[in-house]
Amino acid sequence: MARGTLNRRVGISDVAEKAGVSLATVSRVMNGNFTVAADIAERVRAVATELNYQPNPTGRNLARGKTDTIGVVVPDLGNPTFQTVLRGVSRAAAQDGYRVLIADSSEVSSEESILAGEARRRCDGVVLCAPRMSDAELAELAPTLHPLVLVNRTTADPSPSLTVDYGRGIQDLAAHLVDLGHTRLAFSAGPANSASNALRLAGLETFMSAHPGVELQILPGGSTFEDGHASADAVLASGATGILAFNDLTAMGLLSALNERGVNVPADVSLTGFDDIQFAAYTTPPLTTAAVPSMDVGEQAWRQMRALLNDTDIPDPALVFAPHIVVRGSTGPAPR
Amino acid sequence: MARGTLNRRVGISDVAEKAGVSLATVSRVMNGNFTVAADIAERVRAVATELNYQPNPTGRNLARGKTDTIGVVVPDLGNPTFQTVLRGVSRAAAQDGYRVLIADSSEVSSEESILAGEARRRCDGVVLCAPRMSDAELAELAPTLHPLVLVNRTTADPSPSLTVDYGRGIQDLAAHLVDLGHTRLAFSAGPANSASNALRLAGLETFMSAHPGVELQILPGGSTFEDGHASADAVLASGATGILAFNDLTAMGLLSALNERGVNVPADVSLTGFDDIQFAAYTTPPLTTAAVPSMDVGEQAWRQMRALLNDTDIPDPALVFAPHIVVRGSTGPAPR
DNA sequence: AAGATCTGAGAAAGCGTTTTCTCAAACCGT
DNA sequence: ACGGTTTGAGAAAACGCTTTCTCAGATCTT
Repeated sequence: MARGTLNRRVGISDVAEKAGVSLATVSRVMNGNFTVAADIAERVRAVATELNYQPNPTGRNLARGKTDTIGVVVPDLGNPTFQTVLRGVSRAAAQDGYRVLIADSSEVSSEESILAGEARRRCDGVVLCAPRMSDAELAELAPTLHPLVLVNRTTADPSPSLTVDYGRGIQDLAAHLVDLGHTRLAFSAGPANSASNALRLAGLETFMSAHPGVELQILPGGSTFEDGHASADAVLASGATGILAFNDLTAMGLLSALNERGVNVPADVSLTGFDDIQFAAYTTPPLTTAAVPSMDVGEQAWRQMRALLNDTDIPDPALVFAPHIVVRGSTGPAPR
Repeated sequence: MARGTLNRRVGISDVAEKAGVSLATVSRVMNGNFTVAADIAERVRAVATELNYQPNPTGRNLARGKTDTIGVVVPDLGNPTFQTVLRGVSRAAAQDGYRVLIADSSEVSSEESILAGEARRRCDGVVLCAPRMSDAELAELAPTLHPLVLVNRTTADPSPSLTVDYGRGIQDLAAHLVDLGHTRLAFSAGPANSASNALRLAGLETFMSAHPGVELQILPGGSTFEDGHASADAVLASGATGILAFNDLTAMGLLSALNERGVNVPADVSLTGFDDIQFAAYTTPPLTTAAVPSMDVGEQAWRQMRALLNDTDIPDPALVFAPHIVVRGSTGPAPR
């Protein structure tokens, strides 16, 4: 009884009836259409608030052919970088009355396409962060996802993209180490299929050709704290004194492993991270890293998406963000 | 031209027409309704894949009166704890084919009600994390949000809730410090309007009445890294040797400020955090803290929500998670 | 003051599905 | 072979809005 009585949400027709107008008029009033006489509009509004009428979004969505929602697909909600991007997108989108549907592919890249497609169908557009997806798959997927904004990826598809110049960043970090006198460097690499890792490797390659006196070893690594921790022995075995970690997470893992082994950072070896996640400033020693403005990336991703949705001109369809290095305590002069 | 030609997505009627059947039959096939003859079903399926037909979710949502989406409202997407809860919810929900819409109230608690209501309208249910909302507001809001699952809050509303026994956790931490010989404790408190802070305070109160010989000062604090950092002077001025920080973030901020001041942790003062966020294990010294299984909280929140949605029995409508303390290097014997 | 132009609001046609009705054809028992 | 069940699929009615179409009445024209 209680159930049947309370329920059945108040709909537009209830308002129309009670206000003595047609559905169309209620709709017009609710949508701020000014072709309704002021007094009628007022009456409708009064009834609407009295009945606490809230338009059913699903109905609206269907009628308007849009959902005021965008999908954000991330490889891992546990990754601080994507968390920050997501946060940036979410806040910026919220400013414009849009909501965000998240799709966490759990690093299972085979899921990414499916998730992205599903998100696209449910939403007005998709912001895609798919660092592990192959170029081929991305090329095939992208055209089916419009409106689409790519984060840290580019492809032949004309969708706007936001990218970080990882190559530049890693070079700056390497230069910083070399400036400190390090001549034996090691890069604890990221996952093999990571697009941003490829960018770093390319950057290092150009760096090395410009610095013949410097030696660089590429060591297998990963992207997580644990990967960094596990790479400690290989890093030490390399004999390098300047260590470039794939990102802050691996740098932190490595740092902790080095601490455990009694290796002093930065006295014995210097260590750099990448991303400048929130916690990088609070390790001991604090991490020298290349700061990626992930929040901005997220925010701009929304800007681009908004332009796409309104089909306004996209000022710059390929925004690239330059990381800037922040020097903290984890790097110091090379030991003699 | 190109535009007009490509677009207009393939709908159920295209499939119906091409397969020579009615819309209803296509719908039945797509939904696995077995009242369709095998050969027809096969033909429909073939046409569907040929045309790459994917049902429009908005249409389905309207017809079915559900969206297969739940909303998660969090106070701040930048907060590691909520990130983890969100992740837990998202993954668990994804397993069951549900998606997650996020609503970040940006710590503006006046927005929370509105966001939550909006999320509820767009989704089939809401998981609400609203640590700062007043009890009164929550009591008023909760009944309008069903199906609702509350995280770290309870109210008269019969919605299931997942709570963490912060009172127990802080007592365990305090006991740990006392066991180490600390008799002068300080609690760097959380935000005044934080529900979980109140729980901690209550826990401390019962702890104190059971430990007459121990002295405890309550210091104003906050919930962020910066708050912790800023509280350093007050903490030192208190003369306490055992410091209970509101959470890991403030503990980390405090730790870093203590380092800056040359105060040795744990030789000079012992410090505890709360939550056991991912990074707590990697500070120097690593943080002694009370581990909150946030991922589980998220996962169980989904379980409860699922039960609500299927209106299955809710085994236990008020799950309380006991934090377990993990002792690391930030706590040690009281200095003599 | 008669025709032309505006205005404002109702009627009705979508939006893309699902699901209830309906009903012909196939099947059953006797 | 004939009424009584099943079965299977189409027609049509939701679902809750927005928006186009329409058209009566009010407002201008000259």
